[in-house]
This record gives sequence, C-alpha cells and structure tokens, in this order.
Amino acid sequence: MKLVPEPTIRRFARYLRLLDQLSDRGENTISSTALAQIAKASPSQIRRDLLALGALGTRGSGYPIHSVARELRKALGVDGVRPVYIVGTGRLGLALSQYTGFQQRGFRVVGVFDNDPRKVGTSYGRLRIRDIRSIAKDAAKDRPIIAILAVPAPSAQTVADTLVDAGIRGILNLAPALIKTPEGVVVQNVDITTDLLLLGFRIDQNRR
Amino acid sequence: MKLVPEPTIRRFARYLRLLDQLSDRGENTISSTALAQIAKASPSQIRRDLLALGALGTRGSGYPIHSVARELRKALGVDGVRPVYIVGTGRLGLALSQYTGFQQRGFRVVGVFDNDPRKVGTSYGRLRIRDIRSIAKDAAKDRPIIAILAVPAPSAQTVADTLVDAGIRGILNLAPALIKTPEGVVVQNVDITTDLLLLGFRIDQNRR
DNA sequence: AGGTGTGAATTATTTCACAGCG
DNA sequence: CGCTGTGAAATAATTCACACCT
Repeated sequence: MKLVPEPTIRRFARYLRLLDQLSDRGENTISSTALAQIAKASPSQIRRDLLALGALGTRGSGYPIHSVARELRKALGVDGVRPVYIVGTGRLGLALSQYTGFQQRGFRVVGVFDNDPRKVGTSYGRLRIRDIRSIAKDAAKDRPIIAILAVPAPSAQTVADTLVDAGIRGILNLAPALIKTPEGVVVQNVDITTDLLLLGFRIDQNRR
Repeated sequence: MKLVPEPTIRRFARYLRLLDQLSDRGENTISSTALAQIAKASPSQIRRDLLALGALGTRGSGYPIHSVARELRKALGVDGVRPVYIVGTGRLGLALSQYTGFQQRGFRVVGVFDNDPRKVGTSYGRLRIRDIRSIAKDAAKDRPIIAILAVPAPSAQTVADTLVDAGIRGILNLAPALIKTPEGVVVQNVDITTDLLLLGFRIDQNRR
C-alpha cells in the first residue's frame, strides 16, 4: 500500500469501529452512501479512502464489510495482537487496566507498573502491579511495543526515558506534559481537556 | 474574528497548554521559532495561526505570552468558567471526577450522576453522586452546557437522550458507541483505542 | 540583527462528475 | 440500474520568501 494521508488514517480507525458494529448486527455489505451517513463523511470521501486499501467494492452492491474490516486492520497494523504495558496505577491507569475494549481492537494489556512500593504486588483482576524498576527485564520477555503512560505530569519525562530504555517504540501519553523521545520513538498525546476545549468551541460556533 | 480552520483550532488548544506552562516558568515572550520547536510545528504555521487572533506579535522580540494566552482562551470560549456534569461513575467517570486538570483549563465539574441506587448518595471528594433521574431538575439550577458521558456502551444513547432533555448543548462521549443527537447538540467522541490504533500505525510507518 | 505579517506559490485533501463494471 | 473507481477540478492548508517594523 502506498502512502495514505494522515486524515484518512484517522477515519480508518472510525470506519473500522463502525464496520465491526455493523458486522455484529449481521450486515454483510454497505454502500459508500450508507456508510457516509453514519460516519458523518461524504460518499466520495468514503470511496477515496477505501480505495487506498485496494479496489474492494463491488459495483452495484457496495463494499463487503468483512474484507474491508480485515484490510483496515491490516492497514492499521492490528491484524495480530499487540501487547501493551500500562505505567502508572492512579485512578486513570487502573481504569484503563480494567477496560475490556482494548482486547476487541487488537491490544492486550500484559503488564501494569508503578513505583509505589505499597502498590507493587497487589492485584487488579488478572494483573499484578509490578515494580517499574524491573520493566526493562520484563519487557525483554513480554516484548511490548507500546506503553500507555498514566503518571503525574512531573514524573512523565523520567518515566518516559525508562520506557525508551526498556525498548518501547511508542508511548500513548496521558499525562498533561510534553515528553521528549529519541528519533524512532513515537509519542501520541491524549488530553481530554483538549477535547473539552474543542467541544466548547464547536458549541459556540454551532459546528457539527 | 473570522472563520478559523479546524486544524488551527486543534493547535490553539495545544498552544494554550504550552503557553500556560511557559508562563508558569516565568517566561514573558516567545518567538514563533521557539514555540514551533516545542509544539512540533513550523514557525510559519505558528505565525499564520496566531495571526488569526489579531496581530499580537512584536517584531524583533516575538509574542507576549500573556496576551496571546488570553486571546486563545477567548477564541476557544474558555475566558470564563464552564460548569460540567459527569454522567456515569464507573472507574473512568470517577477518575475524571477527581481529575484536577479541568479547573486550570476553565472547566469545573459541578455534578456527578449515576443510575445505580447503591452509588447514589455516596461522596467522592467534594462531590456527592446524584440520581440521574433528577438531572433535568438539577441542570436548571447548575446550568451546565457540557456533559461528559462515561457510561457503558449499551446505555449511551438512552442517557444521551436524557442529557439532551436536560438542556445539555455538548456531549463529550467516552463510551465506545455512536450516539445521535438533535440538531444543535454537539457530540465530541473520545476513544482511546482510536489513539492506540493511530499510534501503532505511526510506529509502523515511523512517522513522527 | 531579529522576528512578525502577509501575499504568492506549493502541496494536501476533498469534491465533482462520469465512465464502466456487475 | 446502482454503485464503485477515478481522472480532473475545486478547495483547504501549509510553506516560502521577503517587505517591514522595533
């Protein structure tokens, strides 16, 4: 597959969720127009986007949901299962460690870490909180590529450095802090306040 | 202010966070080049973006952090304080209700709701969990414009309808489900799995 | 010198519109 | 027919490059 534009990738993730839902309802095919409706996009945009996966549609009847979903997974790199570490077991870290949605989307939480000795050793569900100091050793065994960083802002950079040393290639940063990583380690920032701001703005503008 | 493009708005939220941080460190001005550095954007993009707020920069020395931050807040509609409701007190809802970051950014959680009678009445910090059935009545008093929806996917739509009836104008939807709202009620979806997918993709492509 | 404001050029993304396949 | 695939056109966003202020 050649280079896919960034906005298309964002939409890919949305399409995948929608198609999975449709699939659960027993649907087999969907037209660009119908998908556009529920995805809040234009039919031609859908066609352009899906075309990047190859010509999967059937003229006259639409797109086969199953194959498109499979190709989307392949394009997004979740055709297998990706092991993930969660670092930080505050309220947010714990909430995420219990979240079942990851598994359905190709991610599996295989380790939860903290630096607080009082927490290390206690169990939440199937996961036992491990000591952050053993993360490099553990990572050699679990081979996670991605880590979810859910620590307080002041320690974000230090912990991020530890993750990089442990061989992590991508960090989903939930801390409200900017972190620096060496070339080759990708950071994706998630900041719910940003989304709140954006929502507020859209309300004022009455944008949909 | 005339129409600001959507991508610019997204960046506005980021700039604001950075400028607040710089301000905390005692900085007074910053050049487009310096800001570009930490915001991972190009200097000319910064200048274009900030220009949409009016010509605030001083040639030769850069942008006055304070005024720019104030204008950003105005542009994003957070020059005052926005009251917010949180609906759903699972792990995630509770984590958010305790999150202190909102206040600093112009949002204040003024109510937390659930439908579980065993939870209603119990207190978390300064907030007492209230009954979802009284939300319309309460909203008439608290006048929240925004609600954060943190309920399980199957009940998302029903609860969203309740929120709309209570006069909510914008919903930050954390449930992994699509919700429909009447014209004039804005929905902003937050889905951490989508960000994980995006991160995974960027690792594969080695995009920064 | 140093750094903004801004038209013009470039590049990216979306939409149009229609040929062509099932 | 209905609906995809796709060049071509239109629109949006970014970057260039430089005049101009302090």
